[in-house]
Amino acid sequence: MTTNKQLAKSFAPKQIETELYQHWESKGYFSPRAGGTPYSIAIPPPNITGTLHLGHAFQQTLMDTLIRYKRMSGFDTLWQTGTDHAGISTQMVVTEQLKQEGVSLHELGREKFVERVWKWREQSGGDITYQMRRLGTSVDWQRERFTMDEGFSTAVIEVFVRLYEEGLIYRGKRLVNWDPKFQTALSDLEVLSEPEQGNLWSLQYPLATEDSNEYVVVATTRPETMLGDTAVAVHPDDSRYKHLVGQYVSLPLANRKIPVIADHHVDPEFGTGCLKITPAHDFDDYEIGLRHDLPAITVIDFAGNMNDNVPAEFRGLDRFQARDKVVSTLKSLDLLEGTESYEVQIPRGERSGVVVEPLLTDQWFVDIKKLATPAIKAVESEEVRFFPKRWENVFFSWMHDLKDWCISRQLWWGHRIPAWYDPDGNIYVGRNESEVRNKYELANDLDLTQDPDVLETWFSSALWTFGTLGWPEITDDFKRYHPTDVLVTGHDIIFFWVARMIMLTKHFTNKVPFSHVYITGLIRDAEGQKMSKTKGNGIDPLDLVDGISLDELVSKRTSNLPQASIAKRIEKTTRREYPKGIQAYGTDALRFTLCAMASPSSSYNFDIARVEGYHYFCNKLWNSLRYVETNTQDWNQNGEFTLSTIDKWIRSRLHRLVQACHKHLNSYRFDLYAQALYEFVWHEFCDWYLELTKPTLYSSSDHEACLGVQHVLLECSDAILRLAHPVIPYITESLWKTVAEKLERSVDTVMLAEYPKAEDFAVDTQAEKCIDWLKEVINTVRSIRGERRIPPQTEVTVLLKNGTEEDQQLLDNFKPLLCKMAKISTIQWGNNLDSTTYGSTQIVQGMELTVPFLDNNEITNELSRLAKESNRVRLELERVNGKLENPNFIQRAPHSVVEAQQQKSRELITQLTSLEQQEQVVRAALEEI
RNA sequence: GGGUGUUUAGCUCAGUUCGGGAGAGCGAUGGCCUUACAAGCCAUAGGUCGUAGGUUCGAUCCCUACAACACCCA
Repeated sequence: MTTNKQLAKSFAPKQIETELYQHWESKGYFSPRAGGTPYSIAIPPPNITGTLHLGHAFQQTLMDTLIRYKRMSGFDTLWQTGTDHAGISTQMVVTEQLKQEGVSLHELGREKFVERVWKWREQSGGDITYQMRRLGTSVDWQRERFTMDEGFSTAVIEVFVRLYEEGLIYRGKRLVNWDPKFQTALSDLEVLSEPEQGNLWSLQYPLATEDSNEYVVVATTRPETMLGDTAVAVHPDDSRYKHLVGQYVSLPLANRKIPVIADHHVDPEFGTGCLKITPAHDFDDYEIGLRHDLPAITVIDFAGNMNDNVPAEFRGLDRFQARDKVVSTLKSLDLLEGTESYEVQIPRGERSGVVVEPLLTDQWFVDIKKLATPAIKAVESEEVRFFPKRWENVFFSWMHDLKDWCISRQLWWGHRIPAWYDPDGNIYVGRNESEVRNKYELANDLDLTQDPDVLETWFSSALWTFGTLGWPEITDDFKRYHPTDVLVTGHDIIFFWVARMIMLTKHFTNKVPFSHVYITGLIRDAEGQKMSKTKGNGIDPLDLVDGISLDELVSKRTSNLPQASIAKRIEKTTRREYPKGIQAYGTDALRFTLCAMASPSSSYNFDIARVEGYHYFCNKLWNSLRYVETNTQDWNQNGEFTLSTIDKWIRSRLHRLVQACHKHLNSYRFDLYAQALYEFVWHEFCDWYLELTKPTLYSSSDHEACLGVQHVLLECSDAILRLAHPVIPYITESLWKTVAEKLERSVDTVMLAEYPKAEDFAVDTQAEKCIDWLKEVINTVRSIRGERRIPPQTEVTVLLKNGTEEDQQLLDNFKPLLCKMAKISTIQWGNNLDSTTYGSTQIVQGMELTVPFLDNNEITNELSRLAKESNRVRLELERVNGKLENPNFIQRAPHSVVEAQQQKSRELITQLTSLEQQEQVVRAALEEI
């Protein structure tokens, strides 16, 4: 005998969440469990310097929903978790910390610095995992990996060495995005271009021909780079300049002669149609330079200062000072033709915020084109499928226009490039120094120094799905869980991550990394703005879970801003948008919201009112279980029972719900899954079934019927909780315990209970028809009551005319329910009912349903209602008849459609006739008064 | 400049391989503390489905053009 723990009056998420999660984790429920078909997901590893934002919570909720669903469906599930070492961000954070302590990077030295980063990681790595635990993510913590871990690093080095041996990695001097603050190359992803206000200067370059006063005018937004110009280009078909091609101009300030060349890249419409070419400091110019074999003169150094290739007076100036000086000098020489204000796309380092400089440097590259073909094929053949499918196009468009991939970074934190140089600069690549010496048969006393650079973070994360499973060893885990089943991520990293994963995984394992890619949309704020730290409109998912006061929210959003000036604006909008701060809605409400948002759309505006709504939904669910709990106290598992029509009905509806859940989860329609649950729980189970059980449970003497209801109540509750568990794990777990106890379930947790199958619940179309009838009759009475403002406590009489035998049977069957649900005192049945009884009449299921007037005032109101109603019906009838009178429609439309319209027409005619009759009757009544 | 997506009720969004005249939640309004739930119950109102054409018996849905917004690439 168990003591009866009564459920609390309302749902209090905070109390249950932490406790339940700890229980699950300590019991090892998140780990794979040997049996069953493998199903695996590798989490996109969050960056260790960050905290999870709403987008992470979104993706993780969807992954968790899938994993929990599959786990309950008997799959052997592995959700691989871990974090990414995030080279540049981490180095930045730790460098900043050291700076606060007054220690410079170079004083400390590389080795000590790396030690320091590891130490920092140990301390701060917990933020993300804490957030994940609060969100209920059922990842296998025992297998948590970090991209810098020894095992994973082995995979990274292995991949580098093999690619090098295959000739797919090379070292070369190329133009790359250079961050002058961190002094490293950056990937395209780490560079953000935003329009900024700048100037477009027009410069005169005199022709170098003697005795000529002719000059060309070039337009530029970056005049300081003119010191590195090596040509002026015009369009080959541009008649204005044809005669100049092949001649030379004299480059002012630098006093060099540079050629005028013709290239199709030049847009004759832009500016004067003359383009200055600086191959060493512009990507387009670099390409042009290669085509025309131009020299590339670097004039800016790693720190962003002018170097020794420029005239003495410019040397050592920073880029922007040099710009001013170039402009003023040219002006004084009368070579500045004009200055106009101009909006320019300025590329800035994502982390540093400084303007990125294209620079020629020695870097390591992957010859990526050779890896692309199998990856493209994998998607074409649907070995990898995108959901929604349209994202394939984004993938293809990038894959068909690939540039070699710069993988080296001038940082200390990251996987160090396994390449060594001898004093002559020869390169030796191998897994470690001794392997290099053996492999290349180098003398033991030959001095070797390792390349100081590290690999970019995307290079290592591209190996995530197989590197975490023990590769390069072919482990049992690798064989069992790879390829993974689905990758859930945002569309912003299709190029940078998804595509590279497919390429490298395919190359090294001959398998794809995942069969499906589910691309989520982007969550924006309520106004449709992208959430970002600088806009101060981001939301910490835990603030929605635990709540936060307005003041705390403001201070959270306005601290650590790059520009203090925007703080005021952020404070203002925050105070307007969240006047009371954010309430504690609990994890389940947040998760349900995120799930319900996940339609195939590419962006969603976050509306906190939805979280509140789904929080109420959780409470509704909670209370429905309280009802079930209190009304099944005396339930006896072994008693004989009978099922009524309502019991059969809800089981039939449940059948359809189970079907829908499976369908939607398997097609990644999380929104429809959430909607189906919501609709069923609230509007079928609570609104109808629970209400319909009350007469039986409260006042029936039919013991077997009572037992039947109790049986179905428990059965439905059990099924609902299991169906909803993947999305709202906490509330379902705590409620399920009370149900499971009664049902004497052998498993300890709903997470490991079997996911319902549709065939567990019989479809009963007859019962569905009956309950539809019942609901319609009730709704009709309620509607009449509502319109006539009849107070809920007032019971009414109902007259039913023109019913069939079937209707009569249904009425006999459901009379008590009908009376209870619609507050009816008596129901009169028959076709010979007193026709002088005045009341409002509506047609329901072919019957005439009348609620007599309670007093004379109602009659006038009724007359106007009838007029309105018959007008509406008349209009609709006209529409339908218009269709039916069209011979083309009768001839060409499918029979079923024509029949449906004919049926509709008949119904409308009946309705209209009845309405007109009523109008007469009511009019007569009015005269009698 | 090229590409993709979006435009449906006051707000946030659905609208399901094939076209048969539109739904939900929130909000609003009116009435109710009815013994699971006022975080609730009952009812009501609201839309020229961005604009203009075309295909069709019939278009929110298919086609074309345009507009606004968003994102990606250059």
